[in-house]
Amino acid sequence: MTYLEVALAVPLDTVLTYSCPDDLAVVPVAGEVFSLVGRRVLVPLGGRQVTGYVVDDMVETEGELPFRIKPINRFLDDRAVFDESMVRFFRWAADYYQYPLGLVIKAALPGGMTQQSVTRIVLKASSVEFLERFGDKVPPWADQLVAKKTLSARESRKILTTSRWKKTIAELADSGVVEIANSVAKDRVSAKKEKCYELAPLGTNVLDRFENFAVCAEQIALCIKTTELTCGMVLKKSEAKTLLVIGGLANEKQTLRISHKEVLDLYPNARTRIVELIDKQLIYESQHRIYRSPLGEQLRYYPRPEELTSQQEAVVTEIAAAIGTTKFAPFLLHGVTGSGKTEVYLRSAERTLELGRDVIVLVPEIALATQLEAHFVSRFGDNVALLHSGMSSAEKYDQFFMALNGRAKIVIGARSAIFAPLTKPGLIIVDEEHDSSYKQDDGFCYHARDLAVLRAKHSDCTVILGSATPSVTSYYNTRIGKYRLLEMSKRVGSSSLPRTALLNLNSKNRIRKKTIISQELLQMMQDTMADEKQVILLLNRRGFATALVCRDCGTPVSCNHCNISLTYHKQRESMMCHYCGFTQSASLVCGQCRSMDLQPVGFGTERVENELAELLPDARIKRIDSDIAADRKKFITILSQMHNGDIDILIGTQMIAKGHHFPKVTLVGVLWADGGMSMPDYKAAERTFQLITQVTGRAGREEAPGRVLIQTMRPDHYAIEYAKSHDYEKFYNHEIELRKNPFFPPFVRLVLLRIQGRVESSVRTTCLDVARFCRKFAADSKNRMEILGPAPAPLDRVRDNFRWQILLKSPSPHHLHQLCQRLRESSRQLVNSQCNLVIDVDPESMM
DNA sequence: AGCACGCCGACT
DNA sequence: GTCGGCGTGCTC
Repeated sequence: MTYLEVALAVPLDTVLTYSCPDDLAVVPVAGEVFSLVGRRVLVPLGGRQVTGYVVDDMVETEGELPFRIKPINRFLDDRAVFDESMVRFFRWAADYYQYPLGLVIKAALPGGMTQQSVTRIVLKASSVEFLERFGDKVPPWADQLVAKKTLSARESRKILTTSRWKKTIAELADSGVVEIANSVAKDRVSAKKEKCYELAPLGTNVLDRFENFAVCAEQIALCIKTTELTCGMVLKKSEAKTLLVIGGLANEKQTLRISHKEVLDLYPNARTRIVELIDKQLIYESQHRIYRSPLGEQLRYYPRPEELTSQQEAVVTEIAAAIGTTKFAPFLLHGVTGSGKTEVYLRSAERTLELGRDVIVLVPEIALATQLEAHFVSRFGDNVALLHSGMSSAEKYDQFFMALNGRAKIVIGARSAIFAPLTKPGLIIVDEEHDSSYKQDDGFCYHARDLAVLRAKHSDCTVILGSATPSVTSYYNTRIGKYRLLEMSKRVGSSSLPRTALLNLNSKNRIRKKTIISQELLQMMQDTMADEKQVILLLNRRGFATALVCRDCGTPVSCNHCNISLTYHKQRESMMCHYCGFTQSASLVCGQCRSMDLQPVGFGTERVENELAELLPDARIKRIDSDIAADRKKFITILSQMHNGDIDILIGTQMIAKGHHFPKVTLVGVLWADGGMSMPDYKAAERTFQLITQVTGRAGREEAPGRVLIQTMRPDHYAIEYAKSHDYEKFYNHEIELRKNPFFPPFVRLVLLRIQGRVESSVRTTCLDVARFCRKFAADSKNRMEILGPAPAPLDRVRDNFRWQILLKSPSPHHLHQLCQRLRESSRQLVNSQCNLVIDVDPESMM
């Protein structure tokens, strides 16, 4: 008997042991010894069935067990979906981020692969008989049950967990009026198969005598004759024609398998003939897996440059040497925008593939394929698997399996691609390593960049963290010798860094009141357009206005579900919550005092667009923000219009600072540089510096010199000053001093404990209890630890959930880890059942 | 997470 | 006296 250690896709802190009946443990190749680790299984848990992942297998269990071992129900795939080396990685991640192992694995696999038993209420008796049972007190769900005979899984669950009806249903079930049906839903995604045909020996025999596969009467007659001679069969004309078509395709493509679709494209009536040919054993039918292509939009082709700059050369040499040693080697590649980091990545990847190892490339989360992806596809073609959020789950599933099967050697994707099932990674690249989208901030709160370094360590491979504006923590790691620093300070080609000017954004510099565009900026835009060049304007707020405020009582219109004011979207005539998506039509009445005098306050991209249209009526203006990006087609259109020079001014949020560069842009305007700095967040300055530097790098990347105008209300702020002078080093030195008083990362580690729930009082009391628990732990264990809070989160209500939080700070990650462990052990008693506790290790945002 | 079991307050 | 609330503990 084989026993399996199974991590379940439920929030359990331990793995459970199941037995594997011998008839299920079938070895795919006879005599081969193989492990069951990495197999997905369906197992019984309590009264239901859930998905689990085998993390260990053993022949015996140790001694008497205090529980009865149940057998697994079945395997969910015919092969493992991760290998043993990944188990170590998953275990580490689960431990570090204080998250159940099974849920870590669930997050690492493509979505839609978690099966669970579900119950449905099914009507068995006639509607009349059913309704008779209630008299005049018919339950609200009865109508639907009568109409559909079966209630949805969600609806059924709702009813079965409502005690009022639990008994009713039980009685109905006892008398056979309804049935409580249990079933396991299939995976939502599956492999796509294609029907294929290939010539059987008989068919080959016939067609070997052909050199010309033209489908004409003569050839068909010849085919019939040949078949009769070689096999003693008489074919119909249509059958002979089909055979010729298949033979022709096989000959033309030099492949054995011809897809059903290809045959029908050439000969629409072949369908029934094929069946006859199979009967006559002239051809075979087979199912062949195909992989759905994620390349929705055509990617541009980038040729391989012959020459590298001397800086690129030096960096590539150093990385290639590290790759050659097949040892863990972490690098931070600090290269200014336009210094050619992409080519460094590509050369490093080439080197890795030469050594027979695989490559993982992480990119920030953006809906579209980026230029980096296009470069990799240009260079490595079919070796590349793509995983980004704009793909359907079916596409992601196929790309995942391409990596697992070894068909793809390179995986490029956002955050979750760090779990790509490549068997022998030799290089991991994290592009724009400072980007905050690498951090997941709910559920499994992992940081993909940090896991990248860890996975590299586990697989003895090289890791490159690349950025023009490295995170303070990563740069610090080069200073203390944890990472090796590689610098590229010169741009490729003749382009130099843009000239940058600051503009104090006070009212006297604005053209008129209630506008955000200064006279200087307007003048520069006009000059740029006169030169037939393009302008990018950055404002990190979408919508028209940040709020509508009542002029009579001063109350802003706020979200019904969150404690935040609604953003006014003029174009859609609606008010929208940017945290929960709640939308209402633009109300013209103050909810507080019924006044009709509402005034838009604050600027969003939409308002800038409106204003510009007035100021520059002849300019071709477009806007890109997540409102637009939601419409993929529109987004692609705007990007290509920008490339073609059909747009003069592009206004956007930070998404225009990422991934794309436009050769004809010579002016970048940052409309409100300090906009993000009012946040109660120790990283606010760092983020501001990064954003300004990134968008500044968009100006003048080809031969035309670029100009940047930064409008700000805080022109003396160091983040803005150093972004202006393109001086990362100075920014870092300033910032790192500030992180010492009060202590913040990298000098201490942080853990954010967030308690959320619908009942404010229970959230508050739970949070107080948790804080008390933490303080007691710190005192008892004499651990060096600072506990800040409890306090309401900066956003204290989101989606009808009240949020309170506690911030733990300590120079010792070990002590924080211990506390989290204790917290999790006692969380049942500590945390009120109406609340939940989120442990965010190394939080990226305090919101 | 889901589910059962079990202990207390508001009704027949 | 029961019904039904949800706090507590377990799931191989």
